[in-house]
Amino acid sequence: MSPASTTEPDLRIGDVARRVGTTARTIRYYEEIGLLPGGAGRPSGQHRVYTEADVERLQEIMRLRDLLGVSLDEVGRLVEAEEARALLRREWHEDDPAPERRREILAEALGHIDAQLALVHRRSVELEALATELEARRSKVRRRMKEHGG
Amino acid sequence: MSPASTTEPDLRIGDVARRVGTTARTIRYYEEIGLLPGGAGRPSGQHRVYTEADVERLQEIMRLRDLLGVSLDEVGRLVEAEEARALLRREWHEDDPAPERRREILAEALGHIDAQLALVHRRSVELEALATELEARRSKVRRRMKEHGG
DNA sequence: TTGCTCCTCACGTCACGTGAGGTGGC
DNA sequence: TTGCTCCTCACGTCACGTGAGGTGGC
Repeated sequence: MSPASTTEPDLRIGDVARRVGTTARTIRYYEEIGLLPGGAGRPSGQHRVYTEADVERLQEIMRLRDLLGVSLDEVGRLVEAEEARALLRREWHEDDPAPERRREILAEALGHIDAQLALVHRRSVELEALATELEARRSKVRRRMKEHGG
Repeated sequence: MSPASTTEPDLRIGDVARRVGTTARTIRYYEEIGLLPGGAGRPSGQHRVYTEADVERLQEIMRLRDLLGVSLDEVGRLVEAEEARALLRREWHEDDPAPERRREILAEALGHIDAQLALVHRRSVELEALATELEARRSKVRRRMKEHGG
């Protein structure tokens, strides 16, 4: 609620891990394989520092990993596509591109989003089917409990 | 549609793998860790044979693995709980258990089902949230495409 | 100064992938 | 008899877990 202060406090790896529900080891591993920035300028042995933006990126990575069930390599491609879209938005606003280029940008963005949505919808349908089955079984058991004086 | 013939044709590991969308290696691995029966009576080097029941069990294993995102150890516990329920159903019908025992059986079954449903519902909510976000982004892009003569 | 968290190897584990080399059924 | 699928090691890989031993900031 307070206005953003001029300097954000830096976070340490343990803080980040606790906040997103993972381990320091996982964060270091994601840095190692290039999923997280990793601060190229950090001397070996020095402590890692993170910002709120890093926390959000990590949360997005973990969400895609858990919900879509894809490899970290694929997750990397998905978040890179996200950042490509962000870059394109900037190009859109700052460079005032030609109409043809505008259509290109939009078509590419739409392609990325549709591909992700296809993944999400397929899983969603499967999950709902499983939920329906389980609920039917539960109803059956409950009916029996009433019959037999639960 | 034809009546079940007296002898079902046995399936080989490649047939099973193709039908459920996995590999022979995975099936052998599941046998190794005890997720699939494995035919204790099979001499080493002999071909493995499977039935339709095995195909269904494997499909259920893969469904739980993919949709719930749990370890194979946990998947094993879930399918064992399923089989325990099947056994209890038999006890129910054949042994005509005492009312107290009946309540025990039902309470245990309900616990297992509720635990699975909790997992399924949490994932379902998260997936829906992701779907909603993606759909909002898609709408935004589509609106722009119309504005700029897509 | 004392804990606590952080650091870097480095080996272990889970869930398979991937050949190497060989045997058995349409 | 010729392919094709199957078999058993066994090493490789991905995504981390888990100490071992040491250094740095409230």
